[in-house]
Amino acid sequence: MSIPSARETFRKFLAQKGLRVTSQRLAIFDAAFARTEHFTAEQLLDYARSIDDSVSRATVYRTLPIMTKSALLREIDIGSGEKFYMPNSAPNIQIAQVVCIDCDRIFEISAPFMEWYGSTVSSKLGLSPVSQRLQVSARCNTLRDTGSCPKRA
Amino acid sequence: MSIPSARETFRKFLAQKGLRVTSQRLAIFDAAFARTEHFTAEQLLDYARSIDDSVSRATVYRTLPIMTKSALLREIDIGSGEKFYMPNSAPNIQIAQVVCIDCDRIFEISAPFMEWYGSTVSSKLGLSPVSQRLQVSARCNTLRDTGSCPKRA
DNA sequence: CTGCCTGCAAACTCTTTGCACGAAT
DNA sequence: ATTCGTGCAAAGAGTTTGCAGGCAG
Repeated sequence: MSIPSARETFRKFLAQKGLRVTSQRLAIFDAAFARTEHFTAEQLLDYARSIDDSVSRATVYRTLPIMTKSALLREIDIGSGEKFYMPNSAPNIQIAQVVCIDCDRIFEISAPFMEWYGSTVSSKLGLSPVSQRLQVSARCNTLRDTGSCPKRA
Repeated sequence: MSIPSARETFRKFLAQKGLRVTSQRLAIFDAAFARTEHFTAEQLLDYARSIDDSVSRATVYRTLPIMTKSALLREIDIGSGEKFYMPNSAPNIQIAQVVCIDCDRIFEISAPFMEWYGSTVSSKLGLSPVSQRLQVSARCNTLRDTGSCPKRA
């Protein structure tokens, strides 16, 4: 979960798939794993360039699917046009996303019941669940009551 | 729930909002409500043009938000770039989407517990849920076992 | 050396928007 | 008569891709 060992996971994943370990891929990886908040592809490009300024937008977009498929990154689509990403420290946990309409923040919260739900729903259709996500849009109670949002920066 | 009464709902909604009843809006409405499967904006344009060939893409895109806000249409975003729509026969029911990775179909299934889940998850963050969706990606059991998908056309 | 990876820029997809005309109220 | 709604085409945002050269294995 520390950066070195996750990076090692990434190297192994690349080797295993017959993919090459390049300085750009490593820079993108390091940039992503230095983040604690959600980020977009464009932001990741900025971060990665501050490590290795030869990184291009195309390579970021080509590397993102590699990282999401290896479960190193979690992809979050809140239907706003652009996708968000997040280092995946615990790949097996079921997580729900709560998007605050007031401050546009994305909160993630463990939702262990979701797995059962997905299985139940799928089996009624003769399907086996691969992944599931619960996405909630919500408003800030504090903002409603006091007129200001404590979560807002 | 038959087409005439839903259409009446649409007329009333337009009148109520001070929006004009135009032949294009009615054509788009009729086209949408003649469908039993999910459709995209582009498909809706085709359908609507077969009723009134003066309908433009722009008007479809301008009418869709009107219909989704009036709860006549349900919008479904499975993160595939384009959004899907569906006539909303029972606006108050909580529905989960199950997307089959094998045949790309979208199944919808009643998920009455979802509302409680959304509330539970939100309240932990001091938020009030506005809407929630549960989306499951799944694979077809029959395809896995027999090599062909019965749901596929 | 081989061929996967790269940056660049153009292309692509879906959706939104500015404009002047036309139709609903 | 107003003014909202329309079609057209261009613009926009985010992402993908073709190409020629570069670097990992």
